[in-house]
Amino acid sequence: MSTPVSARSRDEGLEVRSKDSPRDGRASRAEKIREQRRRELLDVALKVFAQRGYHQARIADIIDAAGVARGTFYLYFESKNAIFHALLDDLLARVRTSVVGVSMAGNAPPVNVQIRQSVERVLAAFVASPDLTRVVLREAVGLDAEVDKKLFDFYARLHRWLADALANGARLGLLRVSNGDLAAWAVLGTIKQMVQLLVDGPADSGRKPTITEAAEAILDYSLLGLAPR
Amino acid sequence: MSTPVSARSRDEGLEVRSKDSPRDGRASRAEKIREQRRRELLDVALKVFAQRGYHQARIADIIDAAGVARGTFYLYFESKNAIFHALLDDLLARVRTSVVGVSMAGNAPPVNVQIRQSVERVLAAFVASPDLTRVVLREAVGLDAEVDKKLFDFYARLHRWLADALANGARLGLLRVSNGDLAAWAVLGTIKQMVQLLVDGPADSGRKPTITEAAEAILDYSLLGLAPR
Amino acid sequence: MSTPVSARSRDEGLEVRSKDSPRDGRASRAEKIREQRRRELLDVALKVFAQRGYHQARIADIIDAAGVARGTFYLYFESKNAIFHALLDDLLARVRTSVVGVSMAGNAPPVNVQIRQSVERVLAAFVASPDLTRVVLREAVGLDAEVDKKLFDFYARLHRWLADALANGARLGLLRVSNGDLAAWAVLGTIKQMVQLLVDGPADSGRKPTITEAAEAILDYSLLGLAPR
Amino acid sequence: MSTPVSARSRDEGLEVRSKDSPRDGRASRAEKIREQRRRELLDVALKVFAQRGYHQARIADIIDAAGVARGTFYLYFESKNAIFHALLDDLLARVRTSVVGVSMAGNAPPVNVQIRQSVERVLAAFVASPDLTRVVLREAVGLDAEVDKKLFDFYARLHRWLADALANGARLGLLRVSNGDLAAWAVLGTIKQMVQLLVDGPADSGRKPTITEAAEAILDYSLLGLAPR
DNA sequence: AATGAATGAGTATTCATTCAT
DNA sequence: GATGAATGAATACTCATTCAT
Repeated sequence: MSTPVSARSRDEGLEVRSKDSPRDGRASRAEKIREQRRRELLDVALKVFAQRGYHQARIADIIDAAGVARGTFYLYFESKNAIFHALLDDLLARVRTSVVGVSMAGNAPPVNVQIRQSVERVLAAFVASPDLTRVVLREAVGLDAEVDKKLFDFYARLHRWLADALANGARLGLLRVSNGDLAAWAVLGTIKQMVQLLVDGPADSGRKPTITEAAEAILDYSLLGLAPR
Repeated sequence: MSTPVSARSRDEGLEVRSKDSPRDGRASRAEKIREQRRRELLDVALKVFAQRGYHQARIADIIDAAGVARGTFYLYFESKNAIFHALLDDLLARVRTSVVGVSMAGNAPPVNVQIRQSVERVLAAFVASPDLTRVVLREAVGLDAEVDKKLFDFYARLHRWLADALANGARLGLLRVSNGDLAAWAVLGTIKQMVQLLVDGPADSGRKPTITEAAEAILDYSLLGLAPR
Repeated sequence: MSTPVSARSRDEGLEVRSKDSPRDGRASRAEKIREQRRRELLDVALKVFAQRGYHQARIADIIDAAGVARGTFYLYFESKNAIFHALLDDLLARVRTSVVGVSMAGNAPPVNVQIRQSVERVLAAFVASPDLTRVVLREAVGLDAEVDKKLFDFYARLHRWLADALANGARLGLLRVSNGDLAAWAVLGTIKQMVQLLVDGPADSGRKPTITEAAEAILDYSLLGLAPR
Repeated sequence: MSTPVSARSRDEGLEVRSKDSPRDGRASRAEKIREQRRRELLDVALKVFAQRGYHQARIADIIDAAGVARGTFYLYFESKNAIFHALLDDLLARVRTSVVGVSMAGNAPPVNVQIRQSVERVLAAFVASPDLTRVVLREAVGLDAEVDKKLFDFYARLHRWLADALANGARLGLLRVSNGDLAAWAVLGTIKQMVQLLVDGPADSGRKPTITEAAEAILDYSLLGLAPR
């Protein structure tokens, strides 16, 4: 009555509450069921996208796997594209949430520990859903303009975060002053590569690193460099 | 490849010289023309892929822009997929060629200079065709299994090269001994990010670096790290 | 029809009074509410059909505009087609009612006056609901076999009425004897055109005639013809 | 090369002749074949539309009946709608051509004869393709805005022609001066009804009139009226 | 070699109708 | 009676590829 709405209305903005539908138990349960279905569809779609790729994936694959009727899919998502966007948003939001600044509070852990935790948190946010990460990394680039913009903004945000962290570190004398922007891109490149390693495994048949190892490698490489000290 | 042949035969291996076509002037000219057309189609296809993306690109776009008939396209390339592969192969081959080892010969430049030149050569190989690099970077991932394998092998090769270089450096006492494999991936991630920066520009509206700056950043970051020395 | 029943039962013929629903106030009120809703739906559907055309009109348009749930619609009408039929029946019934014969009673107005009134009544019956007339005229033809038959019968009836009137007129010496059937069709064509003019306005940007003018034109043209007398 | 073009290009305007394709026999024959196919498709589509109605007709019906592949249909017509438009245009053009003014030349037939011929020509233009006329009459109204406009303009044109003819007749003293516009609409209504009679037959099981009878009835009714003279 | 007309497999989306609550 | 989530049949259109000329 109030919440379950066609996928179409997702952009309609204000939801008007109908006069005789208080948020009673029935509505609330319906809402819960709706959310479950939505999740189920997202999960199934992720599997399908992971297996066949976005372009090869057919709506039929998704609804067959989910065991719902064709129309039901469109009750929850506007289009094939929309469900991909939902998946993408899920991942990006999760990663964004995992990105936090360094606290200078007295009771905060030492800076270097905070940094390590921060990096681990970001990696973990990706690795928590390896399939999703793989799909987003493989299928999202160049899919459509909107997806491009989301990724662009997402990376720009990460870059900003890194550049700020570098600038702060330099101010505190913890880091060498370098071309901060380029260095931030370099760090980002390292992180992206480690994420790929974590979800895909290495190209050669080597061992897939753990999150801790990957974070360690990032910090070791970024901070100390490869030259002997 | 001498006599103009259908695209079908590209995998036929040995080219048998037809008995009544001596490598005379006529045949040679035909061959030249054929090669020109092929290039023309590749160039045009690159533009189309760059503009519309692989999936949005239609054969009609390519032949219209090239001014040839539909059937002619298939005389030169087996399929839409095949012309993409040709483009991909072009880029990968060019980059592969640019990757050379460090020479220990007495008359060779100092090692650090050689390394810098090597990195610059690789970046230059990508940047020489920014459109092609962009297309391959954006469209190739997840396109089909064969493309995936090519990229996988390509990156594995680069990784191997870097890992070997790192191992050599360590042996010579020029580099810290670290987890060589992971470190090589880290360097590769940095390089990939710099290539993207070079062909796409930075996410924020900053300045696009030059090849020299990018190479400088890679080496500075990789060798010295961000921590003060 | 007393107790509110599903749309399904509209053809069930005899309505059996359920044993425990005496025609008490409650039932009667329910009936009234039901009738109101039905009208509301008809009115809304008319607007929707007028605006978007039958084929473009979606049930969603109707229930949204009416503010009822999907299922409710089907409580009142069997199908989208059925509500159109109801609308069509409304108009045809109203027009049929407006068609009356000429009275020969002594106290009746003169025949020519009666005829004029008759024509005006028919025109008025259409013009009373210009939207409905427009919808029926535009959408009904070729919609389905049943609609076709209704229109066919309706026009056949009008034609019969006109043919009889012509025959009577001829018998009374009031009219020239002509090919009565064809002449009746001719009159009918004139009337239909005037109805269209009355609800749609003329093709050129001329003035829309009044009912009186239209009736006048029909009679003048039909009776006197265009040749000088 | 020059003429056979995708349906898409029908509005591209100027056809540029490719440098090495003189209008030789091959091109000319291809053009002829193309025209034949187009006609075949039009004929088949007409049958399908006549049998099932526009909305019930599926592209599959047309291509099955025509024995061509799906894609071939779209080589000749942009869409289902487009082929209907082509059919509509055919009929309207034919009828428009049949409408000619009255000649005042000395050697011209008497005016009344010319008028009768004119009316007969119009009727004949419709009746020459009863199926097409039926389809256009039944399916075109309210189909889409463009169709509406075409019909609107078509009837406006016919009305103008009639109104002019009436005005001329009045000036020459051949006709009563009346409300010319309304009278022209009345005549048009009569003609439309007769056309319907000619292609559909009368509602009652009477005899379908011949063109001559229909034209006779129109003139008799329009000129002399039904009142005794 | 070149052409371009013909082919037909492939699929996302709509919306009238149903029925469990 | 009322609701609205679920259903699934139905179909126009695209475009890579083929092949007769």
